Amino acid sequence: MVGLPFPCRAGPGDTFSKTGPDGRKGSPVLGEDELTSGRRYNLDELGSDRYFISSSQASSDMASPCSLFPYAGQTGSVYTGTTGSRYPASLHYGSVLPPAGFSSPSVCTGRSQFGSGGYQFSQGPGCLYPSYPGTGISSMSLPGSGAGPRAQVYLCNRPLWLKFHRHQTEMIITKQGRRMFPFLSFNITGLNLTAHYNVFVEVVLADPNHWRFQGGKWVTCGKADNNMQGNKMYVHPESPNTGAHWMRQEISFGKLKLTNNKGANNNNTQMIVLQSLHKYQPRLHIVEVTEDGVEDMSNEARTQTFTFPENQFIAVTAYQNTDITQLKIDHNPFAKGFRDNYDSMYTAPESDRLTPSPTDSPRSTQIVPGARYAMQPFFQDQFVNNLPQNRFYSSERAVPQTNSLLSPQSEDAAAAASAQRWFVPPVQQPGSNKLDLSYDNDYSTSSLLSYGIKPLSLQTSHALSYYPDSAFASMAAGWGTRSSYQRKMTTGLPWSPRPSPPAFAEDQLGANKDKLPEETAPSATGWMETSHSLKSVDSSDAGVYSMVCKRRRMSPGASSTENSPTIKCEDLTAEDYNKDNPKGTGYYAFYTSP
DNA sequence: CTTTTCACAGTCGCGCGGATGGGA
DNA sequence: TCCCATCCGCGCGACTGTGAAAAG
Repeated sequence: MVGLPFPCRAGPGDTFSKTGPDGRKGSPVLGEDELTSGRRYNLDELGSDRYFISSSQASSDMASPCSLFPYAGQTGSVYTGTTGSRYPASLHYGSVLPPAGFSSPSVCTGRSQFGSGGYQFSQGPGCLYPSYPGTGISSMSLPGSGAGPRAQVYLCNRPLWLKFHRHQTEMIITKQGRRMFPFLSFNITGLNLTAHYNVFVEVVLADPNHWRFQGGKWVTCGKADNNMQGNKMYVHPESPNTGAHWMRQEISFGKLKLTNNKGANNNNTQMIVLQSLHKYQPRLHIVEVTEDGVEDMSNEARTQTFTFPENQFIAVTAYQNTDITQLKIDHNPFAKGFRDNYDSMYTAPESDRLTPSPTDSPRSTQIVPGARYAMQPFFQDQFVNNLPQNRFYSSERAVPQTNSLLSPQSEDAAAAASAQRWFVPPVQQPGSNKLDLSYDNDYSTSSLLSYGIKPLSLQTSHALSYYPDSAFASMAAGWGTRSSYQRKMTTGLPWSPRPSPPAFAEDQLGANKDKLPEETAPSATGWMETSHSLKSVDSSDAGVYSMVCKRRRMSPGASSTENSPTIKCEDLTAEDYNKDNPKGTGYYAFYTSP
């Protein structure tokens, strides 16, 4: 079978579930691809820092991305095994994928995620991220591929992902299947308007390790189980569809479910089978197909893969890190019922809640605590947290830096920095303010407000199927804004980024501009701070921390306030989110990965 | 001891059915 | 009076994290 008979809408995952990539075996071809994937990871894992890099640094950094980072591989790399890139992007330089490189599910069936060989960590000197956001590169063409313009993918709810990623995201898996939160949501540009594409998500092991939560942090614990069976892919229900369709609206995978039920792959196409305490990396695949959904194998460049490092997560059957739990409760609308004690937890005077932290970074002192309130509480509440102002503040504070895998400062700053490096699609029409999302062009006017305020008018139900009456809530929950926003869009510009709201931007613009210097801080700083933070907790009272961290909600004053970097971190975080949201850009990371 | 499973309570969206109002 | 569209309330089900019990 050459074609890939993606089912249309109904039962989109059938094909994959039946012939899914269970137990993929390694192959030399794919092995090389693995290598590239791994490299990508090295860069990606530090993605947050990458965003932190100023534009001027970007180019040099990209030249030798690995040198930027003190470590490579294990904790962060996308472990693709020997066949992780079963859908190698056509952007892979020198891809050796055969013409049928994009393996049909049937072909992939039986392959082992780990293969028989050793794990390949991609730590090569090469770099597969020419589209580094800071460079402003919009797309790239595969040499010799003859393919059209490359697609670009934006991670719509990236700030939220970063928030979780900062603490090492955990995703609950159950036998019945559990939805992801945050869920994957993308905006795609650069597709052929009339061509047909299948869009699907694959979840692959991020590394070959088994993880466990110990001493308040995640540590490796032996090797991962390499015999995991089950469906690893989720085809978007609207596949196949035209490029215009995919670009017209946000592509959300909110109904994607994660399960540890190995038998789920046979009867439930909505679920991806994962293994608890393993780290995974979701990947978005866009495959050009014929109108009937059959993959066109004539050109390997028709397959594109996008990986966002902030989407990495560890599958768990029960939450380990209470910071993650709190974030889920704070942001997931379905967990609203667990927020009831939140107010009481944080209604204490601020002086009681804030504890000076010796780990405060110098950088964070640049933030004026009051600024965040002066800026735009509206945005924070409605778009970022959907929480009362004081709760948002408390929530941020509740993030103990000592428990972070990544530095909040660097992460948030990275998000902010990335937001500034808006990618302006080449198709953008000059003079169209609707498309004017670049920073220099008052990107603050690209506020999400307009998208949120507009009532939903979905022609398709995949996006924002929940909270149709509350776009703000959906924003906070990770549901995209495209649906509401698209209503304002001109039909002639399905690929257009956000329109510019008529008002509401003045204050934000000013506030954002004030923070520009921060966003150009060196990335290395953020990383080193992170390492320091981790070390501090490790060397000190990890045991105590663990106790405090677990079930933190039962003792709200413990970890959150005592271990947190307190006001500086809080303000910084909030500021960064303020910077993200008013621009709207914060919700759209840009990656073009091989 | 760690990990998984299950029942539970709370929230919210959706669908259904009844009530209401306007037009033919 | 009848028909149709709209609005509103109710109940069901999906969804969440919690916490205890079970399993390994």
